[in-house]
Amino acid sequence: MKKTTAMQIADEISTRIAKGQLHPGERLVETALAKEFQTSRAPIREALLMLERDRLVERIPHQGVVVRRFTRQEIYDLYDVIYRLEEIAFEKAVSKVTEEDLRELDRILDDQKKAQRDQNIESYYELNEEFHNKMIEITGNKILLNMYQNLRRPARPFRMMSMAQGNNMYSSYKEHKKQVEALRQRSVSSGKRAIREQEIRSLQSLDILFPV
Amino acid sequence: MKKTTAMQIADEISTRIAKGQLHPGERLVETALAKEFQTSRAPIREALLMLERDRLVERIPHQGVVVRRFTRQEIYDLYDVIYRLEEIAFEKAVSKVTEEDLRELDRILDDQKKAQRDQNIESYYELNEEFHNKMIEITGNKILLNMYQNLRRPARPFRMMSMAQGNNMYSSYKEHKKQVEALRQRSVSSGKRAIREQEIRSLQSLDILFPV
DNA sequence: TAATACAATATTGTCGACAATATAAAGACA
DNA sequence: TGTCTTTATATTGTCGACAATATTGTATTA
Repeated sequence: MKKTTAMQIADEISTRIAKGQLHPGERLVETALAKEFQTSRAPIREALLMLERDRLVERIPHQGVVVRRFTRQEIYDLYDVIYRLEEIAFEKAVSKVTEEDLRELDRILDDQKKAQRDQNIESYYELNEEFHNKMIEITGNKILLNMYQNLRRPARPFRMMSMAQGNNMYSSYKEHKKQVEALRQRSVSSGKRAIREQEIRSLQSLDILFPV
Repeated sequence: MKKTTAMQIADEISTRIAKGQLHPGERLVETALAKEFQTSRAPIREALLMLERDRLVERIPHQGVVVRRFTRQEIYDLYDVIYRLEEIAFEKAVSKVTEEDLRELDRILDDQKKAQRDQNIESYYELNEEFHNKMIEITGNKILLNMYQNLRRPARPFRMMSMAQGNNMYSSYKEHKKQVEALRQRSVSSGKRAIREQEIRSLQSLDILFPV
Protein backbone atom coordinates (compact mmCIF):
# COMPACT_ATOMS: atom_id res chain seq x y z
CA MET A 1 0.00 0.00 0.00
CA LYS A 2 2.24 2.74 -1.30
CA LYS A 3 1.47 6.30 -0.34
CA THR A 4 -0.06 8.39 -3.06
CA THR A 5 1.63 11.69 -3.85
CA ALA A 6 -1.42 13.53 -2.56
CA MET A 7 -0.88 11.86 0.81
CA GLN A 8 2.80 12.75 0.89
CA ILE A 9 2.01 16.36 0.13
CA ALA A 10 -0.68 16.39 2.81
CA ASP A 11 1.85 15.02 5.30
CA GLU A 12 4.42 17.64 4.39
CA ILE A 13 1.99 20.57 4.66
CA SER A 14 0.66 19.05 7.86
CA THR A 15 4.07 19.09 9.54
CA ARG A 16 4.68 22.62 8.32
CA ILE A 17 1.51 23.73 10.02
CA ALA A 18 2.33 21.75 13.15
CA LYS A 19 5.79 23.27 13.34
CA GLY A 20 4.44 26.74 12.84
CA GLN A 21 6.19 27.27 9.52
CA LEU A 22 2.78 28.01 8.06
CA HIS A 23 0.80 30.48 10.08
CA PRO A 24 -2.94 30.59 10.81
CA GLY A 25 -4.77 32.53 8.14
CA GLU A 26 -1.98 32.02 5.63
CA ARG A 27 -3.28 31.22 2.17
CA LEU A 28 -2.48 27.99 0.39
CA VAL A 29 -2.69 28.59 -3.34
CA GLU A 30 -2.97 25.48 -5.45
CA THR A 31 -0.87 26.61 -8.39
CA ALA A 32 1.95 27.79 -6.12
CA LEU A 33 1.99 24.49 -4.24
CA ALA A 34 1.83 22.56 -7.50
CA LYS A 35 4.91 24.40 -8.68
CA GLU A 36 6.74 23.78 -5.41
CA PHE A 37 5.95 20.07 -5.28
CA GLN A 38 6.45 19.67 -9.02
CA THR A 39 3.07 18.11 -9.70
CA SER A 40 -0.20 19.10 -11.26
CA ARG A 41 -2.98 20.68 -9.25
CA ALA A 42 -4.96 17.46 -8.88
CA PRO A 43 -2.91 15.88 -6.08
CA ILE A 44 -2.59 19.29 -4.42
CA ARG A 45 -6.35 19.69 -4.33
CA GLU A 46 -6.68 16.24 -2.91
CA ALA A 47 -4.06 16.96 -0.26
CA LEU A 48 -5.91 20.11 0.74
CA LEU A 49 -9.14 18.17 1.05
CA MET A 50 -7.35 15.75 3.33
CA LEU A 51 -6.03 18.59 5.45
CA GLU A 52 -9.54 19.97 5.71
CA ARG A 53 -10.66 16.54 6.85
CA ASP A 54 -8.09 16.79 9.63
CA ARG A 55 -9.34 20.26 10.48
CA LEU A 56 -5.97 21.85 9.80
CA VAL A 57 -7.15 24.17 7.04
CA GLU A 58 -10.37 25.88 6.04
CA ARG A 59 -11.78 25.78 2.54
CA ILE A 60 -14.14 28.42 1.21
CA PRO A 61 -15.78 27.68 -2.14
CA HIS A 62 -14.24 29.66 -4.99
CA GLN A 63 -12.01 31.50 -2.58
CA GLY A 64 -9.42 29.04 -1.52
CA VAL A 65 -7.76 27.42 1.42
CA VAL A 66 -6.19 29.01 4.46
CA VAL A 67 -4.42 27.55 7.45
CA ARG A 68 -7.07 27.24 10.10
CA ARG A 69 -7.37 30.24 12.31
CA PHE A 70 -8.40 29.93 15.92
CA THR A 71 -9.95 32.67 17.97
CA ARG A 72 -8.86 32.96 21.56
CA GLN A 73 -12.23 31.55 22.57
CA GLU A 74 -11.90 28.57 20.26
CA ILE A 75 -8.52 27.68 21.73
CA TYR A 76 -10.02 27.76 25.19
CA ASP A 77 -12.96 25.66 24.03
CA LEU A 78 -10.57 23.24 22.38
CA TYR A 79 -8.56 22.79 25.55
CA ASP A 80 -11.74 22.42 27.54
CA VAL A 81 -12.96 19.55 25.40
CA ILE A 82 -9.53 17.91 25.31
CA TYR A 83 -9.31 17.82 29.10
CA ARG A 84 -12.88 16.58 29.48
CA LEU A 85 -12.04 13.73 27.13
CA GLU A 86 -8.94 12.94 29.16
CA GLU A 87 -11.08 12.69 32.26
CA ILE A 88 -13.49 10.36 30.52
CA ALA A 89 -10.59 8.28 29.29
CA PHE A 90 -9.03 8.10 32.74
CA GLU A 91 -12.27 6.96 34.30
CA LYS A 92 -12.62 4.18 31.75
CA ALA A 93 -8.94 3.28 31.90
CA VAL A 94 -9.10 2.64 35.64
CA SER A 95 -11.29 -0.40 35.14
CA LYS A 96 -9.32 -1.76 32.19
CA VAL A 97 -5.66 -1.06 32.83
CA THR A 98 -3.24 -4.00 33.00
CA GLU A 99 0.18 -4.32 34.58
CA GLU A 100 1.70 -4.28 31.13
CA ASP A 101 -0.03 -1.00 30.34
CA LEU A 102 1.42 0.51 33.51
CA ARG A 103 4.91 -0.65 32.59
CA GLU A 104 4.50 0.90 29.16
CA LEU A 105 3.41 4.19 30.74
CA ASP A 106 6.41 4.05 33.08
CA ARG A 107 8.66 3.60 30.09
CA ILE A 108 7.18 6.68 28.39
CA LEU A 109 7.54 8.65 31.62
CA ASP A 110 11.19 7.71 31.85
CA ASP A 111 11.81 8.89 28.32
CA GLN A 112 9.95 12.09 29.07
CA LYS A 113 12.13 12.67 32.09
CA LYS A 114 15.23 12.42 29.92
CA ALA A 115 13.79 14.69 27.24
CA GLN A 116 12.84 17.16 29.92
CA ARG A 117 16.34 17.12 31.39
CA ASP A 118 17.82 17.75 27.94
CA GLN A 119 15.24 20.46 27.33
CA ASN A 120 14.43 18.69 24.06
CA ILE A 121 11.02 20.16 23.37
CA GLU A 122 10.42 18.36 20.09
CA SER A 123 11.19 14.98 21.59
CA TYR A 124 9.22 15.72 24.73
CA TYR A 125 6.20 16.68 22.69
CA GLU A 126 6.24 13.45 20.72
CA LEU A 127 6.45 11.45 23.94
CA ASN A 128 3.62 13.54 25.30
CA GLU A 129 1.46 12.49 22.38
CA GLU A 130 2.48 8.91 22.97
CA PHE A 131 1.54 9.16 26.63
CA HIS A 132 -1.93 10.50 25.98
CA ASN A 133 -2.60 8.14 23.13
CA LYS A 134 -1.55 5.21 25.29
CA MET A 135 -3.84 6.45 28.03
CA ILE A 136 -6.81 6.38 25.67
CA GLU A 137 -5.79 3.16 24.01
CA ILE A 138 -6.15 1.52 27.40
CA THR A 139 -9.86 2.32 27.34
CA GLY A 140 -10.17 0.27 24.17
CA ASN A 141 -12.48 2.85 22.65
CA LYS A 142 -11.13 3.56 19.17
CA ILE A 143 -13.77 6.20 18.46
CA LEU A 144 -12.62 8.11 21.51
CA LEU A 145 -8.99 7.80 20.49
CA ASN A 146 -9.69 9.02 17.00
CA MET A 147 -11.65 12.00 18.24
CA TYR A 148 -8.98 12.88 20.74
CA GLN A 149 -6.30 12.84 18.10
CA ASN A 150 -8.41 15.00 15.81
CA LEU A 151 -8.62 17.59 18.55
CA ARG A 152 -4.97 17.55 19.51
CA ARG A 153 -3.71 17.86 15.97
CA PRO A 154 -4.79 21.46 15.43
CA ALA A 155 -3.80 22.29 19.01
CA ARG A 156 -0.22 21.24 18.47
CA PRO A 157 1.27 24.65 17.63
CA PHE A 158 -0.16 26.13 20.83
CA ARG A 159 1.01 23.25 22.95
CA MET A 160 4.50 23.47 21.53
CA MET A 161 4.63 27.15 22.32
CA SER A 162 3.46 26.75 25.88
CA MET A 163 5.81 23.81 26.35
CA ALA A 164 8.72 26.10 25.56
CA GLN A 165 7.50 28.47 28.23
CA GLY A 166 9.06 28.63 31.71
CA ASN A 167 9.33 25.22 33.35
CA ASN A 168 6.11 23.91 31.80
CA MET A 169 7.85 20.83 30.55
CA TYR A 170 8.81 19.85 34.06
CA SER A 171 5.40 20.45 35.57
CA SER A 172 3.80 18.58 32.68
CA TYR A 173 6.06 15.63 33.47
CA LYS A 174 5.10 15.76 37.14
CA GLU A 175 1.39 15.77 36.34
CA HIS A 176 1.81 12.79 34.09
CA LYS A 177 3.60 10.95 36.82
CA LYS A 178 0.72 11.70 39.18
CA GLN A 179 -1.72 10.39 36.63
CA VAL A 180 0.09 7.10 36.27
CA GLU A 181 0.31 6.79 40.04
CA ALA A 182 -3.43 7.39 40.32
CA LEU A 183 -4.05 4.84 37.63
CA ARG A 184 -1.89 2.31 39.49
CA GLN A 185 -3.98 2.88 42.59
CA ARG A 186 -7.17 2.81 40.52
CA SER A 187 -8.12 6.17 42.00
CA VAL A 188 -10.46 8.09 39.71
CA SER A 189 -10.54 11.12 41.97
CA SER A 190 -6.80 11.70 42.17
CA GLY A 191 -6.44 11.05 38.45
CA LYS A 192 -9.02 13.69 37.69
CA ARG A 193 -7.32 16.04 40.11
CA ALA A 194 -4.03 15.67 38.24
CA ILE A 195 -5.79 16.37 34.96
CA ARG A 196 -7.47 19.47 36.37
CA GLU A 197 -4.16 20.77 37.69
CA GLN A 198 -2.62 20.39 34.28
CA GLU A 199 -5.60 22.09 32.71
CA ILE A 200 -5.22 25.10 34.98
CA ARG A 201 -1.55 25.34 34.12
CA SER A 202 -2.31 25.11 30.40
CA LEU A 203 -4.84 27.91 30.61
CA GLN A 204 -2.32 30.06 32.44
CA SER A 205 0.16 29.49 29.64
CA LEU A 206 -2.46 30.43 27.09
CA ASP A 207 -3.12 33.65 28.94
CA ILE A 208 0.53 34.52 28.67
CA LEU A 209 0.72 33.53 25.00
CA PHE A 210 -2.49 35.31 24.08
CA PRO A 211 -3.04 38.20 26.47
CA VAL A 212 -6.47 39.77 26.26
CA MET B 1 -21.68 31.62 -1.90
CA LYS B 2 -23.18 29.13 -4.32
CA LYS B 3 -22.71 25.46 -3.69
CA THR B 4 -20.24 23.73 -5.90
CA THR B 5 -21.43 20.61 -7.71
CA ALA B 6 -19.03 18.53 -5.66
CA MET B 7 -20.82 19.73 -2.53
CA GLN B 8 -24.24 18.95 -3.96
CA ILE B 9 -23.13 15.45 -4.86
CA ALA B 10 -21.62 14.99 -1.39
CA ASP B 11 -24.93 16.08 0.12
CA GLU B 12 -26.90 13.67 -2.02
CA ILE B 13 -24.67 10.67 -1.26
CA SER B 14 -24.66 11.72 2.37
CA THR B 15 -28.45 11.54 2.62
CA ARG B 16 -28.49 8.23 0.81
CA ILE B 17 -26.14 6.83 3.42
CA ALA B 18 -28.12 8.41 6.22
CA LYS B 19 -31.36 6.97 4.89
CA GLY B 20 -29.83 3.54 4.51
CA GLN B 21 -30.19 3.49 0.74
CA LEU B 22 -26.47 2.87 0.59
CA HIS B 23 -25.32 0.10 2.87
CA PRO B 24 -22.12 -0.18 4.90
CA GLY B 25 -19.37 -1.79 2.89
CA GLU B 26 -21.03 -0.90 -0.39
CA ARG B 27 -18.58 0.32 -2.98
CA LEU B 28 -18.75 3.76 -4.49
CA VAL B 29 -17.19 3.66 -7.95
CA GLU B 30 -16.22 7.03 -9.35
CA THR B 31 -17.07 6.37 -12.99
CA ALA B 32 -20.47 4.97 -12.10
CA LEU B 33 -21.29 7.98 -9.95
CA ALA B 34 -19.99 10.35 -12.63
CA LYS B 35 -22.36 8.75 -15.10
CA GLU B 36 -25.29 8.95 -12.70
CA PHE B 37 -24.70 12.59 -11.77
CA GLN B 38 -23.79 13.51 -15.34
CA THR B 39 -20.46 15.08 -14.48
CA SER B 40 -16.82 14.23 -14.85
CA ARG B 41 -14.94 12.31 -12.19
CA ALA B 42 -13.31 15.40 -10.70
CA PRO B 43 -16.30 16.62 -8.66
CA ILE B 44 -17.11 13.04 -7.71
CA ARG B 45 -13.64 12.52 -6.30
CA GLU B 46 -13.95 15.75 -4.41
CA ALA B 47 -17.33 14.76 -3.03
CA LEU B 48 -15.91 11.44 -1.86
CA LEU B 49 -13.05 13.24 -0.13
CA MET B 50 -15.63 15.39 1.63
CA LEU B 51 -17.56 12.33 2.72
CA GLU B 52 -14.36 10.84 4.07
CA ARG B 53 -13.82 14.06 5.98
CA ASP B 54 -17.24 13.53 7.53
CA ARG B 55 -16.31 9.95 8.36
CA LEU B 56 -19.15 8.55 6.25
CA VAL B 57 -16.97 6.58 3.86
CA GLU B 58 -13.57 4.92 3.90
CA ARG B 59 -10.96 5.42 1.22
CA ILE B 60 -8.23 2.92 0.50
CA PRO B 61 -5.46 4.05 -1.89
CA HIS B 62 -5.82 2.55 -5.34
CA GLN B 63 -8.72 0.44 -4.20
CA GLY B 64 -11.58 2.80 -3.83
CA VAL B 65 -14.24 4.06 -1.53
CA VAL B 66 -16.78 2.12 0.49
CA VAL B 67 -19.56 3.24 2.78
CA ARG B 68 -18.10 3.16 6.25
CA ARG B 69 -18.58 -0.09 8.02
CA PHE B 70 -19.01 -0.23 11.78
CA THR B 71 -18.32 -3.20 13.93
CA ARG B 72 -20.71 -3.87 16.76
CA GLN B 73 -18.05 -2.70 19.16
CA GLU B 74 -17.51 0.56 17.28
CA ILE B 75 -21.22 1.35 17.41
CA TYR B 76 -21.18 0.81 21.16
CA ASP B 77 -18.09 2.97 21.50
CA LEU B 78 -19.70 5.62 19.36
CA TYR B 79 -22.79 5.73 21.52
CA ASP B 80 -20.66 5.78 24.62
CA VAL B 81 -18.78 8.87 23.51
CA ILE B 82 -21.94 10.60 22.28
CA TYR B 83 -23.61 10.23 25.66
CA ARG B 84 -20.52 11.31 27.56
CA LEU B 85 -20.46 14.46 25.43
CA GLU B 86 -24.11 15.07 26.17
CA GLU B 87 -23.35 14.89 29.86
CA ILE B 88 -20.51 17.35 29.50
CA ALA B 89 -22.76 19.65 27.52
CA PHE B 90 -25.53 19.43 30.06
CA GLU B 91 -23.21 20.28 32.90
CA LYS B 92 -21.95 23.33 31.06
CA ALA B 93 -25.41 24.33 29.87
CA VAL B 94 -26.75 24.50 33.42
CA SER B 95 -24.62 27.52 34.19
CA LYS B 96 -25.29 29.28 30.91
CA VAL B 97 -28.91 28.62 29.96
CA THR B 98 -31.25 31.59 29.53
CA GLU B 99 -35.02 31.80 29.67
CA GLU B 100 -35.06 32.23 25.91
CA ASP B 101 -33.09 29.01 25.47
CA LEU B 102 -35.63 27.17 27.60
CA ARG B 103 -38.50 28.53 25.53
CA GLU B 104 -36.74 27.39 22.37
CA LEU B 105 -36.28 23.91 23.83
CA ASP B 106 -39.96 23.84 24.80
CA ARG B 107 -40.86 24.71 21.25
CA ILE B 108 -38.77 21.85 19.90
CA LEU B 109 -40.31 19.49 22.46
CA ASP B 110 -43.80 20.50 21.34
CA ASP B 111 -42.95 19.77 17.74
CA GLN B 112 -41.45 16.46 18.75
CA LYS B 113 -44.64 15.58 20.58
CA LYS B 114 -46.63 16.18 17.41
CA ALA B 115 -44.20 14.21 15.25
CA GLN B 116 -44.33 11.40 17.77
CA ARG B 117 -48.15 11.36 17.72
CA ASP B 118 -48.13 11.19 13.92
CA GLN B 119 -45.45 8.50 14.04
CA ASN B 120 -43.45 10.66 11.62
CA ILE B 121 -40.00 9.19 12.16
CA GLU B 122 -38.23 11.36 9.63
CA SER B 123 -39.57 14.55 11.10
CA TYR B 124 -39.01 13.37 14.66
CA TYR B 125 -35.41 12.57 13.87
CA GLU B 126 -34.74 16.02 12.45
CA LEU B 127 -36.24 17.61 15.56
CA ASN B 128 -34.12 15.31 17.65
CA GLU B 129 -31.01 16.64 15.96
CA GLU B 130 -32.28 20.14 16.54
CA PHE B 131 -32.84 19.42 20.21
CA HIS B 132 -29.37 18.07 20.83
CA ASN B 133 -27.69 20.75 18.78
CA LYS B 134 -29.56 23.42 20.70
CA MET B 135 -28.51 21.79 23.94
CA ILE B 136 -24.87 22.07 22.98
CA GLU B 137 -25.22 25.51 21.47
CA ILE B 138 -26.25 26.70 24.90
CA THR B 139 -22.81 25.80 26.20
CA GLY B 140 -21.34 28.23 23.69
CA ASN B 141 -18.55 25.78 22.89
CA LYS B 142 -18.42 25.53 19.10
CA ILE B 143 -15.65 22.94 19.17
CA LEU B 144 -17.85 20.69 21.26
CA LEU B 145 -20.80 21.22 18.95
CA ASN B 146 -18.76 20.43 15.89
CA MET B 147 -17.37 17.27 17.41
CA TYR B 148 -20.77 16.16 18.54
CA GLN B 149 -22.22 16.59 15.09
CA ASN B 150 -19.33 14.67 13.56
CA LEU B 151 -20.13 11.77 15.82
CA ARG B 152 -23.86 11.78 15.28
CA ARG B 153 -23.61 11.94 11.50
CA PRO B 154 -22.34 8.40 10.98
CA ALA B 155 -24.62 7.16 13.77
CA ARG B 156 -27.73 8.38 12.00
CA PRO B 157 -28.69 5.14 10.23
CA PHE B 158 -28.61 3.24 13.51
CA ARG B 159 -30.59 5.88 15.33
CA MET B 160 -33.22 5.93 12.64
CA MET B 161 -33.58 2.18 12.86
CA SER B 162 -33.90 2.13 16.60
CA MET B 163 -36.32 5.05 16.48
CA ALA B 164 -38.61 2.97 14.32
CA GLN B 165 -38.48 0.26 16.94
CA GLY B 166 -41.31 -0.29 19.48
CA ASN B 167 -42.27 2.90 21.28
CA ASN B 168 -38.73 4.29 21.31
CA MET B 169 -39.91 7.56 19.85
CA TYR B 170 -42.20 8.10 22.79
CA SER B 171 -39.63 7.24 25.42
CA SER B 172 -37.08 9.41 23.66
CA TYR B 173 -39.54 12.27 23.87
CA LYS B 174 -40.08 11.68 27.57
CA GLU B 175 -36.35 11.68 28.30
CA HIS B 176 -35.93 14.93 26.45
CA LYS B 177 -38.68 16.46 28.46
CA LYS B 178 -36.95 15.35 31.64
CA GLN B 179 -33.71 16.89 30.44
CA VAL B 180 -35.34 20.26 29.81
CA GLU B 181 -37.03 20.11 33.20
CA ALA B 182 -33.70 19.37 34.85
CA LEU B 183 -32.13 22.22 32.97
CA ARG B 184 -34.89 24.56 34.11
CA GLN B 185 -34.19 23.55 37.70
CA ARG B 186 -30.45 23.78 37.08
CA SER B 187 -30.06 20.25 38.38
CA VAL B 188 -26.98 18.55 36.97
CA SER B 189 -27.73 15.26 38.69
CA SER B 190 -31.23 14.77 37.32
CA GLY B 191 -30.11 15.88 33.88
CA LYS B 192 -27.38 13.30 33.87
CA ARG B 193 -29.84 10.71 35.12
CA ALA B 194 -32.13 11.39 32.16
CA ILE B 195 -29.21 11.04 29.78
CA ARG B 196 -28.14 7.76 31.35
CA GLU B 197 -31.67 6.40 31.08
CA GLN B 198 -31.77 7.22 27.43
CA GLU B 199 -28.36 5.66 26.95
CA ILE B 200 -29.54 2.41 28.50
CA ARG B 201 -32.56 2.38 26.23
CA SER B 202 -30.39 3.04 23.18
CA LEU B 203 -28.10 0.17 24.02
CA GLN B 204 -31.08 -2.13 24.44
CA SER B 205 -32.27 -1.14 20.97
CA LEU B 206 -28.84 -1.84 19.57
CA ASP B 207 -28.88 -5.29 21.11
CA ILE B 208 -32.13 -6.01 19.33
CA LEU B 209 -30.88 -4.58 16.02
CA PHE B 210 -27.52 -6.32 16.23
CA PRO B 211 -27.89 -9.49 18.26
CA VAL B 212 -24.63 -11.11 19.23
C1' DT C 1 -4.67 -30.95 -8.70
C1' DA C 2 -2.49 -27.02 -6.39
C1' DA C 3 0.39 -23.35 -6.60
C1' DT C 4 2.61 -19.89 -9.10
C1' DA C 5 3.46 -16.65 -12.89
C1' DC C 6 1.56 -14.03 -16.25
C1' DA C 7 -1.89 -11.40 -18.98
C1' DA C 8 -6.30 -8.89 -19.16
C1' DT C 9 -9.45 -5.81 -17.10
C1' DA C 10 -11.36 -2.56 -14.03
C1' DT C 11 -10.55 1.32 -11.30
C1' DT C 12 -8.06 4.86 -9.21
C1' DG C 13 -4.31 8.55 -9.66
C1' DT C 14 -2.40 12.34 -12.32
C1' DC C 15 -2.14 15.56 -16.01
C1' DG C 16 -2.87 19.96 -18.81
C1' DA C 17 -6.50 22.79 -20.64
C1' DC C 18 -10.64 25.30 -20.32
C1' DA C 19 -14.82 27.27 -17.71
C1' DA C 20 -16.78 29.60 -13.80
C1' DT C 21 -16.30 32.59 -10.06
C1' DA C 22 -14.44 36.05 -6.81
C1' DT C 23 -11.42 39.83 -6.01
C1' DA C 24 -9.04 43.93 -7.46
C1' DA C 25 -8.58 47.73 -10.70
C1' DA C 26 -10.31 51.04 -13.78
C1' DG C 27 -13.72 53.85 -15.41
C1' DA C 28 -18.39 56.36 -15.48
C1' DC C 29 -21.52 59.23 -13.30
C1' DA C 30 -23.70 62.03 -9.70
C1' DT D 1 -14.88 63.36 -4.39
C1' DG D 2 -17.37 59.34 -3.56
C1' DT D 3 -20.17 55.67 -5.13
C1' DC D 4 -21.61 52.57 -8.44
C1' DT D 5 -20.68 49.90 -12.70
C1' DT D 6 -17.67 47.59 -15.64
C1' DT D 7 -13.52 45.36 -16.90
C1' DA D 8 -9.36 42.79 -15.97
C1' DT D 9 -6.91 39.41 -13.34
C1' DA D 10 -6.11 35.74 -10.29
C1' DT D 11 -7.73 31.54 -8.53
C1' DT D 12 -10.67 27.82 -8.05
C1' DG D 13 -13.88 24.33 -10.34
C1' DT D 14 -14.63 21.01 -14.01
C1' DC D 15 -13.42 18.36 -17.96
C1' DG D 16 -11.60 14.39 -20.89
C1' DA D 17 -7.49 11.72 -21.63
C1' DC D 18 -3.71 9.07 -20.17
C1' DA D 19 -0.73 6.64 -16.54
C1' DA D 20 -0.28 3.73 -12.57
C1' DT D 21 -2.03 0.25 -9.69
C1' DA D 22 -4.88 -3.61 -7.89
C1' DT D 23 -7.82 -7.35 -8.89
C1' DT D 24 -9.42 -11.05 -11.58
C1' DG D 25 -8.98 -14.66 -14.76
C1' DT D 26 -5.97 -17.77 -17.44
C1' DA D 27 -2.26 -20.47 -18.48
C1' DT D 28 1.80 -23.06 -16.98
C1' DT D 29 4.34 -26.20 -14.28
C1' DA D 30 5.46 -29.28 -10.47
